[in-house]
Amino acid sequence: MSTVSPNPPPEPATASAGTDLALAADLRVTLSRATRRLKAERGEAGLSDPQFNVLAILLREGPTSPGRLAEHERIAAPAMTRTVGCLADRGLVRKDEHPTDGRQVVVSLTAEGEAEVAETRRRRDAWLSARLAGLDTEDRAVLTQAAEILRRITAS
Amino acid sequence: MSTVSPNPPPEPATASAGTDLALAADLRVTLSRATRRLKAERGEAGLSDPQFNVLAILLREGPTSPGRLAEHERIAAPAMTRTVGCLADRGLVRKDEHPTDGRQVVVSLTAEGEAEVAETRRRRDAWLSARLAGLDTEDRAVLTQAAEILRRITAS
DNA sequence: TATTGTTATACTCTATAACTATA
DNA sequence: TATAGTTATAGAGTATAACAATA
Repeated sequence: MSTVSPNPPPEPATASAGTDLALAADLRVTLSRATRRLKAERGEAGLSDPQFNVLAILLREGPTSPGRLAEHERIAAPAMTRTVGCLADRGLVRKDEHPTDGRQVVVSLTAEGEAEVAETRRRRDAWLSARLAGLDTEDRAVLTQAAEILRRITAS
Repeated sequence: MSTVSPNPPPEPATASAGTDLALAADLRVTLSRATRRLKAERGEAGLSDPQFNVLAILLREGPTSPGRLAEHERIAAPAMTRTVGCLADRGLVRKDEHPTDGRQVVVSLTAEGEAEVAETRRRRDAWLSARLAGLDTEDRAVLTQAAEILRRITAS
């Protein structure tokens, strides 16, 4: 086990304040850099982040309306109208009438769209797992735990 | 609505072969989500990511040319011209003549620009450290090590 | 009247190509 | 000729406001 770098002696109760802030700054920079590098790995279509995100939502949650997509991404409806239009033009999504509500539009993934998501994820996972393969068991265990912790605090 | 078979959620990594790929997928999603949440915390000026990044580079590396900034951010020079122009209009950076090379422009942070970076970082660190404060010592140690590991593999 | 989606308009960020000024 | 920066033009993404169609 790599050493858990025992906390320096001082400051019993209030130590966490300064420590948290230093770790926060360190984590902030590191997470940002890692994410940026990861997103540089893209699929064939070379989709933008917003475009890819829409495909990913559709794959995860199934067909839905532009309004729901906009809400999910916390952007205004007209922006999603354009993004969905772009994806439809490229054949990555399909727009159909809602069966019962004439106002709504149902956006769904095409086979091409699904393949694009899979390809992009495959590349990103490949890049990351190639680097994880260079780590020892201990380090991988740390990252596994870290992912769980980050998931927890990000959910709040 | 008959959904298009949404993907099952990523399985938590277990200790066996093929773990790298599972951990990679898990980390990828987690890092992305954490970073997105962090960047939602912004300073007074409400700068965009590219704008803020320029200020951060200038603070870290000192005055430099638009060309260097563009290279650093891996964007084309004209895009940086506009971003720097925007920041100059808002008084966050200053553009001066290069002392010896008449072609070059020297971009540097103003006091306002420096304050904006500090304010944004303060908010992001505050958000993150507030969540770190809710963790036990062991979890914080894990994140400390994880930051070091991520920094190492991202540098490659 | 409320909801859903679109169109109209404007601003930012990005790119490539062409141009100016300097080295 | 090469380099640094800008301007011109175009496409994507974002926003707000106004509109059309439907519930």
